[in-house]
Amino acid sequence: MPEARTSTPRERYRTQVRAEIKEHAWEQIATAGASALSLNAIAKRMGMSGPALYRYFDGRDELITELIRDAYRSQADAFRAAAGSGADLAGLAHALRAWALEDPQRYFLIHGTPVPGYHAPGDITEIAAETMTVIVDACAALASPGGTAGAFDAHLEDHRQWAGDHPAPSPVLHRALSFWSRLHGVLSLELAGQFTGMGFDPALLFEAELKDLIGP
Amino acid sequence: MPEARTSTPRERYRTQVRAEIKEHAWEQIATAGASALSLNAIAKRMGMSGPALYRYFDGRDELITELIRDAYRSQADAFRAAAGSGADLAGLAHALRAWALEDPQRYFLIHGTPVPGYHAPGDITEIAAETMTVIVDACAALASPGGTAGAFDAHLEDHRQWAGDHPAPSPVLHRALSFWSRLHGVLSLELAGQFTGMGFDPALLFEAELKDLIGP
DNA sequence: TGTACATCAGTGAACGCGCGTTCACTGATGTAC
DNA sequence: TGTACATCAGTGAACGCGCGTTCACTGATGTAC
Repeated sequence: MPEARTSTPRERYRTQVRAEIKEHAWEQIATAGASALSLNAIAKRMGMSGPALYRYFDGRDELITELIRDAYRSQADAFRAAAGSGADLAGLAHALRAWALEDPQRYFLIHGTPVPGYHAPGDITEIAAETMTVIVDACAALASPGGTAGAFDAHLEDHRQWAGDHPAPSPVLHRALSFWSRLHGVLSLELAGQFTGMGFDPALLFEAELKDLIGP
Repeated sequence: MPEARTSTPRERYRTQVRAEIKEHAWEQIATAGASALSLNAIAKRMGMSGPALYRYFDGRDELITELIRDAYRSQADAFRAAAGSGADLAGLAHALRAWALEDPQRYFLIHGTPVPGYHAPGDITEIAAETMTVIVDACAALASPGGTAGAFDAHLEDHRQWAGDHPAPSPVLHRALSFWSRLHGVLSLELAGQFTGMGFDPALLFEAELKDLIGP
């Protein structure tokens, strides 16, 4: 008898079913949006009765929170993986776009229309902050932006705690915020299909934004 | 007896009640998001029974579509008003931000997470296109961007129908798309409260993005 | 001006639906001796 | 290895709820003569 078994068969089964529930949840979100997510519908698709899911999640809210957590984790992993294999800012940007296109509704779940009144648990905020740190690091590795330091750079000098007291000078933090907000702008419009009727290739606009952002 | 009365008392009453219904709908959207919009809840708040609303709207879907239409119209009006009083690109940007801050959920209703499967009626798309034209016009009035014309400009040369065959050269169209996507990026993040925990002033980031966008 | 009729706003009851969630239960799986 | 017990996954019935929507109706407002 092994003394400290890390996982009993029952535990393994539990985590597997939990994962299966989440998968069906993502499917449902992709199909009808997050607001239409329903425990009963998931159960039905899995061939189970509704109440069975309560063995695995406290309720709908816990499931959604868990999905949000997973989405943030997945994004952070994508960034870390890119950065870990030596990607520069452009590499991070492409990793982000690839990750977003993988599942647009997952992107919107964490970066889209906020549900008024919802506040993410603290650990989720931490994961998001980690992601930001990867970006700041990549910005710091870049040649520091030339040009005149504007009013916002001075303002950021006094508001740098969000970057986890990163030692980078404030123009670097500025660039990180710009990076994120610009890519989010072009990406979220693409994912929302706002360019669909316009005819041009969104990938090229993304590339143009990226090029302009990284600079001369 | 006036021959062609443009509006009978009953018609006036009808349009007034319709407007009142919409107002309550916006309130509800601001409070709980668009997906939680409910005819019965609106009726209750107005002191009416649920079915009464069917005198004014065919159903929930028609009401939502109408709200979307109104949102687009309101945005177009804000842009036109700014352009009409001689605003340049920066003026348009500030008009956009002011309009968005007026009612963040209204902004998200038309620029936020799309509902999979929903397609706006044609007249709505037209209003959106009008808005884009105002932006392109303002971009055309600006000194044409220096620098090298990138791959995207060349691509746009072949995909300019979305701008209503605007005579502006493709770098101008490019700038219009950039304008919209950059401002949407920074604005949507601000409205979603993503900067709230970060401490800095989103208005200054918006200003910095705008300055960088309009150029040297 | 007064009466007869048509229009239309709004009601209340009712429909079926799907939701989240609880509860007492059955039956299978795993554990202890 | 076999038996007794505990654990736990899953079921089915039931709860109350709010939803969109329909329908036949009442009563007020406006119109025609």
